[in-house]
Amino acid sequence: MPELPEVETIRRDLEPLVLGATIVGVEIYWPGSIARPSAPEFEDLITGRTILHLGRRGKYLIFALSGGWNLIVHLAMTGRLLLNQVERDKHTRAVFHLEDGHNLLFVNMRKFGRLYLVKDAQEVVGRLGPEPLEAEFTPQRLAHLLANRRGALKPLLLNQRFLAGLGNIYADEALFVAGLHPQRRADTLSPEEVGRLCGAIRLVLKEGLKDGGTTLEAYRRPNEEKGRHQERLQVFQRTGGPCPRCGATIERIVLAGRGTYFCPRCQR
DNA sequence: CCCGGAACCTGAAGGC
DNA sequence: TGCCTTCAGGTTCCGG
Repeated sequence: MPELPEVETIRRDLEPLVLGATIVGVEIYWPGSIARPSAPEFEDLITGRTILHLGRRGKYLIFALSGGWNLIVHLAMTGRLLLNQVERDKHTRAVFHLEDGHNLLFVNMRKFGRLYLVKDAQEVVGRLGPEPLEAEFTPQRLAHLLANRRGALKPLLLNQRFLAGLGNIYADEALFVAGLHPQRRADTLSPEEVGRLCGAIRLVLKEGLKDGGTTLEAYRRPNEEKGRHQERLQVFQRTGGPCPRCGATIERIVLAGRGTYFCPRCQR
């Protein structure tokens, strides 16, 4: 799914196009997409509201609406937000009609994505860890987060309460750039290694963002364009290929149920 | 609290 | 062709 760079790309694409637009109606084709309130209440409450701001926290998009409401969208693995002249297909779960005639489609093949309509956004995003691209995310902060964590690094990087925005792709890429083994016990990093990890996380997210995200399959920008970062991935889904740094063969293991790619020579 | 595994879904790809 | 298994970018819940 969209991880931080993909969600932020969507936010940047969408923001200038939907700011100030009023939602004049919504059609819900899969009510299970609505996390809260109930689908009928959702329809009722959102109709007539104007989009005042589009923000992001971790992998969540936050549409601030008039009247103090927030529409919060999580795309999960296969979610898309598409704008304009896009035909509804069998995976379209909801359509928002905007006053200017544009349609915003929520498309989600596997039905894991969710829409929330809440007054207080913190109800949904309040328990997330720090934003890795904000200035608050420093080696000191990361060292503090890692202290007393006895589990492996990789699953911890995927824990959104630990750090917001990393998913399977960028977690593996960050560990590769940092030269750290995904199974390395989190509380054993030296200060120098913590510094490398901090820099690596920020670097891979910025590079992904620069490329408009990574499209392996489902991810699309609001105009259906693909991302370009898949061409620059160093280890993710490159099993059997050469490590770009040392030439050793990239390996795949399963950690906490997730496919995990790394260079056995560079990552210790 | 911390951690790993199962569950939630649909579809594509590969083996037989 | 058809059936079966495996895998997929996420999150939450449950049990140890």
